[in-house]
Amino acid sequence: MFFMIEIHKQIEIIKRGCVELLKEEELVERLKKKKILTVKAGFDPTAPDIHLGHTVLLRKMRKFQELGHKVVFLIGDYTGMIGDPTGKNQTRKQLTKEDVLENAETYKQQVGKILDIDNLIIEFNSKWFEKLDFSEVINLASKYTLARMLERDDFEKRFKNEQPISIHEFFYPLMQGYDSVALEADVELGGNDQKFNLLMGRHIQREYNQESQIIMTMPLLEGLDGVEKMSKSLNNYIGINESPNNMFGKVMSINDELMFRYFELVTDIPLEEIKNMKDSIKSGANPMEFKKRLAHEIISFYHGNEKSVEAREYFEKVHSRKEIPDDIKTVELSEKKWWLPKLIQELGFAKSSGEARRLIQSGGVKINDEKITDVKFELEIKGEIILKAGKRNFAKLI
RNA sequence: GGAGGGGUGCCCGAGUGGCCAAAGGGAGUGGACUGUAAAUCCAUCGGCUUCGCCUACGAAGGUUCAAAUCCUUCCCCCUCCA
Repeated sequence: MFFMIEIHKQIEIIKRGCVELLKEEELVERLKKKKILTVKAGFDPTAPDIHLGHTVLLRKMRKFQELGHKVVFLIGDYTGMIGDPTGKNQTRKQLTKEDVLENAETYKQQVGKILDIDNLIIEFNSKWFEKLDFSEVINLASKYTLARMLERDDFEKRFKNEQPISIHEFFYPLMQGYDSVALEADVELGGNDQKFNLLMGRHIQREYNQESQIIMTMPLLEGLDGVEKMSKSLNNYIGINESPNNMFGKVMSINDELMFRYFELVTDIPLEEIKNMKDSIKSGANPMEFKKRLAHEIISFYHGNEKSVEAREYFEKVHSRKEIPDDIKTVELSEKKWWLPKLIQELGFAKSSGEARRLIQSGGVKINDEKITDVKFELEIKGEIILKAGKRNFAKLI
């Protein structure tokens, strides 16, 4: 009986926040039988720049670790070495072994902020794919049909929209399924968009006479725009290595609706409390306060409490009161006379002098707290000059 | 292999000889407002010391006073037939 309670507790923790768990009964059975499960999640070998979106999944992996399971962080290096031309225009650059190993190190560093790195098993799928010969590849490919392959959401869409689908793209789901076979995975975690691939794992394992894995999908966190999923390429992300000030600003820039989603998915605040916050906003509370708390929760996790408090102070100073921050970068210029747009460009606050010019015209530039709107402005630097260009670029010029 | 459709600015997407640095939307940026780098509204959104010039509509040539728009060749994508 004691045992059963344990399992129920586990299930409760595991289920929290997930979109789908297939199948819960199987999970209960598996826990009874094996106690320690092999839990797998796959990661792309490129661009190891972890952002909050990734942490939804990583946090769940962490929970599995806390429950004493064997968690495998699988790096899809083989896929990376082939290069995935999805998106046709820019064929993704092929990664070398060295690249992959380097990226793996970076992963470790970043992921270590969330996972218990000492108890994490890191695997590379080249380990088994390198050894696979062509007849086995064909054998693997024979396990699934085209019609079923086209059921996958994005394949279906692209097919309908007359977008190209390369044949080898069909191999990725199969390969991911094969990963599960190689690892003898009991559970595979993935984003909601991975459902098809995760299901493939179940199918392929069965074909290889293994018990099918249990799959669990986590929601995709919306990015700062509140619509698209958080991703680096859309530039709507908060990276876990970003500076506290940047993180704070970015959190504050999400819309009020979205913040509860963040509370739910990337903090440990109990659901009940989140609901209370919602209610109090309905009865007139200022959402800003809660959003500041969200920022604090996130930043203190990655940077510590002190930095988080400082970030809040910085935000209130610079954005609420529109004051000049205390420590801004000092730039010593050898040239003392500047045409203002050129200077702004030179400082990296605008990509071109035209952009700088526009910035000035629209009233985004201040010198010593005085708005400058003349694009012809010639600045002579004598003594200290504080330049503000845009909302968050400051420089002290000497 | 045959027939047809298509490649436009960061993204989506109009434009079929001059009025096109190219409609519209999105993203981005700035301003106003404010309780937030929320929401909303407005402006801006190729480069250049900018009332002008330069570079641009898959690539390279050509026709024309004038081309994203016409012609030639090439590259790439899609559909149907085989």
